[in-house]
Amino acid sequence: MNEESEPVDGRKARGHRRRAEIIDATLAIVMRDGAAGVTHRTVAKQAGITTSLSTYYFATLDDLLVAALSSVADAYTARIHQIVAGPGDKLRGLAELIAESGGPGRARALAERELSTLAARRPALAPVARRWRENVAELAATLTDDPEAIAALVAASDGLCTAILIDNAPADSDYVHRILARAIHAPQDAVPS
Amino acid sequence: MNEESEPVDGRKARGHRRRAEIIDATLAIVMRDGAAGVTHRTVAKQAGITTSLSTYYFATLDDLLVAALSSVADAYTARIHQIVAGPGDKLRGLAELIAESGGPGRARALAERELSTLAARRPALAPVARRWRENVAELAATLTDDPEAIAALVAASDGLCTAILIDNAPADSDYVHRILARAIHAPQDAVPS
DNA sequence: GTACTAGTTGTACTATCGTTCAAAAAACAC
DNA sequence: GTGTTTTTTGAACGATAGTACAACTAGTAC
Repeated sequence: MNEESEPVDGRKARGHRRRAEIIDATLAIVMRDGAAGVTHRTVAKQAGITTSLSTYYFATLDDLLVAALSSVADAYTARIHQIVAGPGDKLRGLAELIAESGGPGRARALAERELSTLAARRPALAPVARRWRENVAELAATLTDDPEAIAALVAASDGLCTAILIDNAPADSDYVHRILARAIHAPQDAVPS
Repeated sequence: MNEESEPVDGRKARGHRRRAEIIDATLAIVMRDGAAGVTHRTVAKQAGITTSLSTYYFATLDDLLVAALSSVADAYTARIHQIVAGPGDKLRGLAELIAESGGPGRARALAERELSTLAARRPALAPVARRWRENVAELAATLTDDPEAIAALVAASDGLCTAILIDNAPADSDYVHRILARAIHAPQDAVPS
C-alpha cells in the first residue's frame, strides 16, 4: 500500500505483483498457523512458487514478517480513517470494527496481535505495531480533547480485542460500544484521591 | 504451585525439584528470547541438564509451555489475591502491579503476553491464559457490582499493559491509576444512545 | 545382599530450517 | 538480431529441530 508508483517496466510490474502475492501468502499462513508457521518454505508453497523466489523478494524472514504486519496494519488504518472521515457515529464505527474480531475478522485480528507481540523483541516491527493504537487515538481525538480520555479509549479498545480474541468474550457491537463510551465519557475527577 | 503434596520418596522429591527447575529455565528462555526460543535443547542448556531429561519430564513442547504459562499465571494470581486480601487501596495496588510492566516486571509481563497469545491456537493453554483477566475481574468485583464496570476495568488493565509493553508507554503508577479509576467509576448512563 | 523404581545420560534417526548460488527463462532496449 | 536487466528455478550446504531408545546411576524396600 505504501509502495512506489506503478513501474513502466513489465518485469518490475510482475515483480510487484509477485511481492504482493507473497505477502498475502504470508498473511494466510499467519492466520492459519500463527507467526511460528511462517518459513520461506511454507510461504512459497502457499504462494505456489519456489523457496528461492521467496528469499529473492524477502532476503530474511524478518523482512517478510515486517511486510505482512505492515499489510494488516495498513488495512486497519484504512478502516479507521474511513470511519473518521465518514458521516456516522465514530465511536459506534470503532465498536463495530472491534466486534468483528469475534467473527469474520478474527483471523486477521489474531494475526495483528501475533505480529505486534513479536514487535516487542524485533525493533523493525515496533513502529508498525504502534500504528493501530495511534489510529484509535486519532479517532478518539475527534471526540475529546482530554488526553487521558483518549488514552482510556485506546486502552479499552485494546483490552476488548484481547478479551474477544483470547477469552472468547461476547463480541456484541452494542456491548463493546457501551464499554468504549464509558471509557471516553467518564468525568476526569471521578476519583479525587 | 498447584502440585501434589510433598512426596516422601527422596527420588520423587528430587524429581519435583527438577521439574520446577526446568519450568524456571523455560521461563528464563521465554523472557530472554520469547516463546519461539523454547526448544528442548535450549531449555536443557539453560537448566544445565541433558536434552533427554527435558523430554523425560515434559514429553512435548506444549507441555512445557503450558507449565511455564501456568507458572507466571500463578505468580500473578498470588499477587492479585494479596492485593485483594490486603488492607490498602485495591485499585492502587492493581495500578502499581500494572506499572511494574514498564520496569522490573517487564520480562515477566511480556512472557505472559506471549504465552497468552499462543493460547489462541493451543486449546491446552486457553484456561490458563484466562486466569489473569479473571483475577482482575475478581478484584474489580470488590469495588463495584456493575458487570460492565468490571468488564471496563479488565479491558483497561489489559490495554494499559499492552501500551506499556508494546508501545513503551509511560508506566507511571499514578497515571495508570487514573485511567483505571476512570474505567470503573464512569456513570453507566454516560451515553444514552 | 537382591529386586525394584525413578532419574539420567549419550547417541542417533529423520525432518526441516535459513540461506546461498550458479544457471535458465523472460522481458526489455537497441 | 545482440546485449542487459529482472525474474525464476533447482540443488545444495550446514545447522538445528523433535523425538526415541537402550544403557547407566542412584535412591528405595526387603
